[in-house]
Amino acid sequence: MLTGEEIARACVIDARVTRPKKPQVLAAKLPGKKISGVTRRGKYLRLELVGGSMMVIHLRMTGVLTYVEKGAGQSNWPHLSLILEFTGGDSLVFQDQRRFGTAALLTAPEAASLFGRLGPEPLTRSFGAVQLARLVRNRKRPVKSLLLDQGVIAGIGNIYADEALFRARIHPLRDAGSLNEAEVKRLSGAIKSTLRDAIKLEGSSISNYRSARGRRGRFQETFRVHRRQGEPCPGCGGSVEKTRVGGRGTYFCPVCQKMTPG
DNA sequence: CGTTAGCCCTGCTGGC
DNA sequence: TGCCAGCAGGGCTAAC
Repeated sequence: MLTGEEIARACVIDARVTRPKKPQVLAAKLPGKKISGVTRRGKYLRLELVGGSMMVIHLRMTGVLTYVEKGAGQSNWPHLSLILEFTGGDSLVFQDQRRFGTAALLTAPEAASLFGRLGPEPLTRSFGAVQLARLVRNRKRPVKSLLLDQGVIAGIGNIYADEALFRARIHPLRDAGSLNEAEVKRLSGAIKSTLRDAIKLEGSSISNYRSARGRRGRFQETFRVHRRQGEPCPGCGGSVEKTRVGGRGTYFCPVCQKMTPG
C-alpha cells in the first residue's frame, strides 16, 4: 500500500530518469516525505506527498513499476532506473528497458501548470458526445492526431487511438472537424469502451509491460486492427492496412473505416 | 493555427 | 550464422 508510506531513501540508479533535471534532487528532497495519495492524470502517475508536492512518474512505453513488500527476497532487476525505499521496509522499483520513462519531484504550482495543460479525462462521466463535439469543432487535422494530442484529450496512446477509431468506424485521416453528430457519438463511446476494456485486461503487453503486481496485460490479445497489417478485419474480413499519421504507425480497415462521413 | 523532422533509447525483426 | 538497417513510440523542441 503506497498511501501512508514514508520515503526513507530514493536511489537514482540511472540518471536519465530525472531528465531534464538533475538526479541529486530526488535523493536530497524525497527522504522524510509521506505519500498522501496515489492518482493518475492522463498518462502520468502521481504520488501526492504531504505538504503539496508531488512525485510524477511517466512510464512511456517500456517503464515498469513494481511494489516490493518487505522480506520479498532477492530478485534480479534488469534495466533499473529508480528505487524508492519506505520506512516500513517495502519499496517501489522502477525499471525501464528503453530509458524513456521519467520521474520528477514537482512543487504544487509546477504540478498545477503541467496538468493544467492536459485535456479532459475521457473516462469521467462529464466526458461524452457533447464535450467531444466541442473538441473537434473546426479542427482541421486528422482525427487520429487529435486523439493523440494530450492537450486535447488526456491519456489516449497509439494503440488505443487505432482501436477506438476502428470501433467507431472512422478513418484515422478524417478531418476532425468533418465528423457528423452520429460519428462524434460513436467515437466518444468507442474511446470509453476501448479504455475500459484495456484496463479490465490490465493493459497491453506487446513487449515487456507488467502491472504493479508483475502480471502481463492481455488487451493485445483483443486487438482488432493495431499491429495486424495484412490480417483479416474482424468486421468485414478484408485486409487490415497500415499507414503513418503524425509519425505514428496507424492500422485501420479501409472498408469499415471510410473517408466519407457516415 | 498547424505540420513534419529529429531526438532520446534498446531490443527485436527481416533481409542478405 | 552473423551482421546491420530499420522499426517501435510519448513528449519535447526546432524549423517552417
